[in-house]
Amino acid sequence: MPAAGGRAGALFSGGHGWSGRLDRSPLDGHRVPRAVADPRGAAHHLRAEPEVIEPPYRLEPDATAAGLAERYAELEAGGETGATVTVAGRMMLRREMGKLAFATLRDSSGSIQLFAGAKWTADFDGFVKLSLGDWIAATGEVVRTRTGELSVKVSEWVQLAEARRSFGDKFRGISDVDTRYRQRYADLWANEDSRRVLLLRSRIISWTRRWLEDQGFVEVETPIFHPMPGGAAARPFVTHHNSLDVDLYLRIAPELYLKRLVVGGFERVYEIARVFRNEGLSPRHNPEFTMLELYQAYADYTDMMVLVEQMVAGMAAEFLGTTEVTYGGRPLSLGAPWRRATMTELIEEHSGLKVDLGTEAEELARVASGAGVRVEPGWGPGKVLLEIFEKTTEAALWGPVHVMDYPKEVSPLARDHRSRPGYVERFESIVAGRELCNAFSELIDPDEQRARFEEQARAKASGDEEAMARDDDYVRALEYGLPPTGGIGIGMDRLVMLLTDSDAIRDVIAFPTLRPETLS
RNA sequence: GCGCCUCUAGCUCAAUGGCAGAGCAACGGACUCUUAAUCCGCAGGUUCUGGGUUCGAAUCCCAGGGGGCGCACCA
Repeated sequence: MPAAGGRAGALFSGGHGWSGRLDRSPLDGHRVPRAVADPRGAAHHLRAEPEVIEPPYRLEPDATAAGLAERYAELEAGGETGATVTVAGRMMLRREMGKLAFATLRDSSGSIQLFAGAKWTADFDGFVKLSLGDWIAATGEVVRTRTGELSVKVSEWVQLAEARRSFGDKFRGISDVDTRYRQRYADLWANEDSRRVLLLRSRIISWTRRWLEDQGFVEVETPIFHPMPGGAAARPFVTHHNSLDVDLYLRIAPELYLKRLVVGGFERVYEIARVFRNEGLSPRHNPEFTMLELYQAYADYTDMMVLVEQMVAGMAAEFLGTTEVTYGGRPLSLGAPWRRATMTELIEEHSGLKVDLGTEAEELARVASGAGVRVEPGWGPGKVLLEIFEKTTEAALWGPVHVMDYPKEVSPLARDHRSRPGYVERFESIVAGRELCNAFSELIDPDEQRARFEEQARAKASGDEEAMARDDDYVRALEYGLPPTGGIGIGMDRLVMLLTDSDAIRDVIAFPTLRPETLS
C-alpha cells in the first residue's frame, strides 16, 4: 500500500489483505474539484462545495443487514459486541439529533441502522450532509441502541456514489406507474414490493430449472430468429438479415425446434424461452414474455397435467409455504391434483348449452349467436365451439381446472384424441381465471402433420393472419420418427403473477415494453 | 385501432369558475438514543401542450400529447 495515493486503506482500495477494519481513514484521500450536473438545474456547473472524495474502486464489506440481524438477534438494548464490521448500501433515511445522527442503510439483504456521533464518527458533519439515496460504506462496532435498534456505530465511512436525484416521497415511494416501469432503478429502491416481486421471479425461474433437471430434463437453447413463424397462432415481429438478405421472424414459440430435438434423441428437453408476439399491450400481455416449454418422450397429455400441477403446487409450497393461496382477494387452492373436465362439459356446466362437434351446423350457429359470438366466414365447427367456450365459460372458471379435449380444427400440432373423433388430446389449465398453460399429446404422424399444415394454409388464404405456415423441414423431421411425446408450454410471467399476487404483467417484468420516452 | 378515465412543486396529494396550497424531499438553523425523528425558518409552479368560452379557467369546451383501464387480439 503506497503511503500516498491510497486514500482508503486496504479495505477500500482492494488487495488481498482484508484485515477486518480500516487501516486508514477513507477520508485521507485527496480532495478534487469536479464538475457535476445538477439534475434540477439547466446546465452543468460547479457545486458550492467543489471538493469531493473520489470513491474507491473496490471494497469488501464483510457484513450484510440481514446477516447482522440474525447473528445479533439476542443482543440486548444498550449492548455492545466489540465486533467491528463494514457494511455498504444506500442511505435511505436519516434522523439527526444534534451531535448524534441515525441513518437507515439498505443493502440487498435488508436494512441496518447506522449510528453516528460527533465524538466517534470521522467527519461527522460530512456524514449528516449526505443525501438520501447516497451509496456509502461504513465501518464500526455492532451495537444495539438504548431504544433497541441494532446498529453499526460508525467510526469511518465513505461515500461510494451520490444520488443526485431523489427517490421520491420517503414514506409513500413512487406511485406513478409510468415512472415505476420506466425508471425501474428508482422504483426498486422506492417500493419494497417491486423488489420482492422481481426477486421472487428470479427464484421461481431458478427453482424451475432445478426441479426439471432433477427429473432428467435437459435445458436447451433454440433459435430466436425463425425463417418462418411457427408453433403458435400469433402475429410475429419481422426483422431482416443483411448479408443473407432474408427476412427473419422473432420466434412466437420454440415448439417446433424443441420437438426436432426429441427426434434427435433428447428425450426430455426444456427451454425457458423469451417469445415475441406482435399484439396489443394489456395488464396481462407484454409483446415479449417468457414461456417454459418442455417435451417428454413416451408421455401423453395426462402426464403433462400431473407435471404442471405438481410444479405449480411445489412452487407455491416452496415460496408461499402453502398451496392454499389468495389471488386478488379470492382464495385459490393450488394443491394437486387439479380438476379435469372436457371443454364441452364445462360449456354445459356454465352456460347450460349442450354442444359438441356433432351438433348440427344450424343449431351450432344459433347457439353461437345466442352466446354473442360473431361467426366469421371460414370458421368450421371446431373454431365456433372454441369461441363459444371462450365467450361463455373461460372467464367464469376460477380453477385450477384442466380444460381437456380441444377441436382438432384449432389445434394443428396436437395428436388425434384416442377415442373422441374430431378432437385432439390437448388441454389448457385455467388458474385464477386465466390460461396458465397449453399442452398436448404431440402429433407424431408426418402425413397427418402435413395435412394439418395444408389446412392451415387454406385458412391463411381465406384471411386468417395467425394461421400457421407450412414447415416442410418440421415434417421431414417427423418422417425420421418422433416417439409418442407429451409437451407443454407454461406462461412463466403469469405464473409469477399468480404467486406474487400481482394484477399486472408489467409488475413481474423488470423492463416491460413501453412507448419510447422522449427525453430532451 | 375504438371508448371511458387521468395529468397540479423533485415525490405524494389538496384546491370544481374567484389570490395555486399541504406533507415529505431540498435549503438555513436548534437538538446526545432516533425509527416516516421532532421543532423553527426559507424557498420552490408553463397546473402536460395549443386554442376557445368567461370580467375571471388548474377547474368548462375543442384539438393534440403521455399514462391507466375496458373492448378487439392473444398466453
